[in-house]
Amino acid sequence: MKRIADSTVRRLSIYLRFLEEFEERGLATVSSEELARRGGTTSAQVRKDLSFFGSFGKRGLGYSVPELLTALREILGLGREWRVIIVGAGKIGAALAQYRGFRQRGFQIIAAYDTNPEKVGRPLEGVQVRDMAQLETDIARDRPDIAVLAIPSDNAQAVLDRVVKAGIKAVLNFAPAQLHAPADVTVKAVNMAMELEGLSFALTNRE
Amino acid sequence: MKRIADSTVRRLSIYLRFLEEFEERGLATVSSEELARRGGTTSAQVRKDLSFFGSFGKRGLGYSVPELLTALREILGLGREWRVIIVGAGKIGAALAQYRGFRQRGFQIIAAYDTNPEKVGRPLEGVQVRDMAQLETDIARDRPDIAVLAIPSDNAQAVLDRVVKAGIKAVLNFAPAQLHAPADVTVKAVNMAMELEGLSFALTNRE
DNA sequence: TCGCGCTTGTGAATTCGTTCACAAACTAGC
DNA sequence: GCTAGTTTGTGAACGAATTCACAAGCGCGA
Repeated sequence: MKRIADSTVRRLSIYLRFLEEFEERGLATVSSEELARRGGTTSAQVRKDLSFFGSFGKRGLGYSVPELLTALREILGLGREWRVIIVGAGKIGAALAQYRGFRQRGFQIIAAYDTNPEKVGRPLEGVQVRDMAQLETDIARDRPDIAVLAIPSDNAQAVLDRVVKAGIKAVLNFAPAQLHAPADVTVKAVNMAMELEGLSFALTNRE
Repeated sequence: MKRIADSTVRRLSIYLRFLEEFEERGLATVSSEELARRGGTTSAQVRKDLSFFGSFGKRGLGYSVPELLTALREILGLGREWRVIIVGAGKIGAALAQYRGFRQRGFQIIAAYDTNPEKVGRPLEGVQVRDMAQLETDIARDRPDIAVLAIPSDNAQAVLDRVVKAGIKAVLNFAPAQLHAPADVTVKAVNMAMELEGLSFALTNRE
């Protein structure tokens, strides 16, 4: 398959969100123009994005909302449940554990991990907190698909190495550190500090 | 000034982090090659990124760590304190309020806001929670530079409109919604759901 | 002081992503 | 069935970002 740009996938996520909204409102069809307006892009961009995966629309009419919804869910791999573990049961880990958006889209949190003995054993927002020492054996047994790292930067790389070695192929990193992984492992980062610095830059360098 | 790409600014943030680390370790100089290796990019990219802002290196030698640190902080506008308000005192707002990275880099959280009367008045991680109804008058008085939105998607656009109208020019949005603002307002988004869907896509479409 | 090894800074070339523009395909009305 | 009015799908043009490649500058040792 032709390599798909990251920016394209991100936009597909955005379109998906609008389509869910349109479906709720009972709309039958939607045009690329409409999707573009809501998503802050152009109609040509919307059509090009979708064209990488097939022809989903009808000329003169637009896209069927339920059909495009199904297609996008299929493309994004949301037709199944993904098993997620959260590593780090601090404030960020807790905020993630209770986040409803996870479950809604098929991301099932199966466990959280921490080194702190006070936290281990207790539930965190309905999720069982386990000892970090069990990480490898648990991964071998439970076969989670995705690991979310909500730990301090210092040991983020070390923990990434551990989950990768245990067989995890997808990681979402909340630590403000640049992590390195083998090519067959996808690592996405959510870096608040970086976004804030981007705002600082924008505020400073306005013409 | 020539328009600087967003990707460039993000990389500057990454370089800054490494330089801080290098300074701690007492290293005097660093080469573009070294920065590139750690940052997962190429040396040419590093040099080009920096060249937009001036010549900071010495040929044959590399970059002076303290000099480049100062230059990057200057470029990113981190030479001053930025005043930040957090809108939404839920789990995410709380996680943000206690996040040390903010303070460390000169982002000072001056207040949090919520509509829930149970939360208003109480401190949240050392930050005062105020009534959302005061938002406009407080902004006029306290003149915060940045608003962080940690609220549900449904009213994210409405709250954005309010802070923009009150004079805020930089917003960090944690709600999984596509927000629209005037051109002179910079909105950055941290969208967990989108990142997860990116992982789902990567796991699904591996060749 | 000269030459060698190293590293920057930057035009040029290239790659990648977005926008343009239009033929093709569809609906609806007559 | 024909025409007018839409909207898709997609090559081609464009623009932006990355990579290449090399001259210029610096330090060091002879």
